[in-house]
Amino acid sequence: MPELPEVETTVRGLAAVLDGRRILTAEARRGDLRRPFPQDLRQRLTGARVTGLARRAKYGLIDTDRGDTLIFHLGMSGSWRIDPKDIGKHDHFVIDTDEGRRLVLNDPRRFGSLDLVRTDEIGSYGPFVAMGPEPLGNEFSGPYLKGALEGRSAPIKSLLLDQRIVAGLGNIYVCDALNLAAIAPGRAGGGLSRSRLGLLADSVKAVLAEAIEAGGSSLRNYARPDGELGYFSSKWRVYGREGRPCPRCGAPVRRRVDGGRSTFYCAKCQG
DNA sequence: CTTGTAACCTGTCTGC
DNA sequence: TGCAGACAGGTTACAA
Repeated sequence: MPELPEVETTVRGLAAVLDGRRILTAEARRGDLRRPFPQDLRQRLTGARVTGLARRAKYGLIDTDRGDTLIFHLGMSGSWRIDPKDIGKHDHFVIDTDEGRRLVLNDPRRFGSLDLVRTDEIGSYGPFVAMGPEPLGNEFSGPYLKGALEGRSAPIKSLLLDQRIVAGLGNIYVCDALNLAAIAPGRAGGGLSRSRLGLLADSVKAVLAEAIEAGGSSLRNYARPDGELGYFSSKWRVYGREGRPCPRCGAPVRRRVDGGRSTFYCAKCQG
């Protein structure tokens, strides 16, 4: 379930094993995921030392001492595993380190991606070009949202999912943030008041921070016992909780499908 | 430009 | 037990 908190937890887990290590081998077990892998992936990674890891929106970034950055996206079903017992058919990329640790990228649905770009050209990496601010950063705020949503008639839910407006939110945390802020998912973004948008920005930050905290505190080295990174049990407010009580008012949580995507909300306090 | 829909691909779960 | 159908966290191309 990779949204921003899951990617953050994954990156921290990878860092524990990879940061400062030399890559002995980097093997792609197929030629592509959503996009083709770089053809010189193995050559550019073999023997390189990892100098740092970071996250941008839902992308993980792995810098090397050769001036390259390996950029991964987990799509809908991707995950990294540490030292798995064996390699399965959905294990697409394998890194072995100089400490004898093995990292494996698994992605059954193959909606993920793996790219390698020059670190000093990271800003021109396609997906990053038009990307909006980080939701946990200072730039993302009520006033920012007011400006970004000016004149927009689309539902606030779909605007929050637009990575050009704010980068890193997905279906789960958008549903939860709208519930915490008591805003109806279908409200036109441009029609929300300054104070509502301030509350919304704070709510987005709160649900993300809480999920990252849950990911960090519930897992040793951010990995499950089987070595899978980034997947943890977080207590979602409304997502996946149809029929259960709304945490604000106790009314049953409802599910609605728009555009083939589930929206969970409380009809009473998000009316 | 904005908005909404379909498609990408595989696995899992539910109900008959 | 088998099988059809619904559903899944993201992104992007395309139509209107």
